[in-house]
Amino acid sequence: MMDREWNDSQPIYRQLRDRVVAMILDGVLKEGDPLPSVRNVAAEYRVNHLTVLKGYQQLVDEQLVESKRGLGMFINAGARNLLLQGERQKFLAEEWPRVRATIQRLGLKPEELLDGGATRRSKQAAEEKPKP
Amino acid sequence: MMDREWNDSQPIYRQLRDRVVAMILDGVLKEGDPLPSVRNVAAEYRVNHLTVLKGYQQLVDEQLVESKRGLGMFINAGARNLLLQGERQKFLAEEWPRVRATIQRLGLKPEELLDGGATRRSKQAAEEKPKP
DNA sequence: GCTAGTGATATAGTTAACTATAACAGTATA
DNA sequence: TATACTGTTATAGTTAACTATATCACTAGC
Repeated sequence: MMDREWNDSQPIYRQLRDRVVAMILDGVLKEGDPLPSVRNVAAEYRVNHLTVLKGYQQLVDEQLVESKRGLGMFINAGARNLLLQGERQKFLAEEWPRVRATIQRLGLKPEELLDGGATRRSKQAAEEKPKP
Repeated sequence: MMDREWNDSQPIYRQLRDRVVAMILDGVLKEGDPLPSVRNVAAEYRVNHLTVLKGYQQLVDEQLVESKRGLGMFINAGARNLLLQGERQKFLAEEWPRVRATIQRLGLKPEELLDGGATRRSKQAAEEKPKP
């Protein structure tokens, strides 16, 4: 229904892939479950079905999902554990270092961000002393 | 020298913009300083100079940088404070919620993320219980 | 067999990102 | 003036992402 679904910082098909990954990790989609049909998703988010298919094919390539023509696409056995390993490694190696650097650069306190609510207002002044 | 400089998750010109922003925040580039010339950067990273220019133009549009034809591009007064405000807001509103959700989803512990190097090996078992 | 639901493939067009190459325009300095 | 730096504009081509439309292929249920 909403169309502010998409982030301009990443292609839609990858965001679709990430959305399904999140659902698997959150236990919303369990092993053996069918994932929302290509055509349904395409209609719901008003996106071309080829774009959805492309996102889903990524999951097939990652062995997370199996496609059964005429039936649908289904979560593979072991998908969640596979993800917990792979995504952790990817996150720690590729994303977190960058994010962590940004946090330090902005003078934000990691502890504040990690504990409690993410919405807490940072009342820090915007005046900081440069590094050297 | 290295050509593994670029992340496929974001266009080069935006990564170039972010790189300069980081240098300003880190105090490597101070107000009044010239930033590395379009052509130099293009040559060093083996990228088209138009791509570099596009990244730099973003900074001009953000009032962070001023262009002087024949001389170079220079960091504006107040650039750093402007950034500390704007980038904090952007980060907290757009990036952090997504990252935070990922962290929880992967069952990563704040201590793991904060201590020492981000490269520490996560020895957690890949077995977790789903949400519901 | 028919219908309605699945995924898959084919064709073609638009746009944004990036590229190569060339030329233009301003400034500093020898 | 000549040279060597700056940024800027113009032209044109490639690729990836996304789109629209249509068609094929398979499965389940009536």
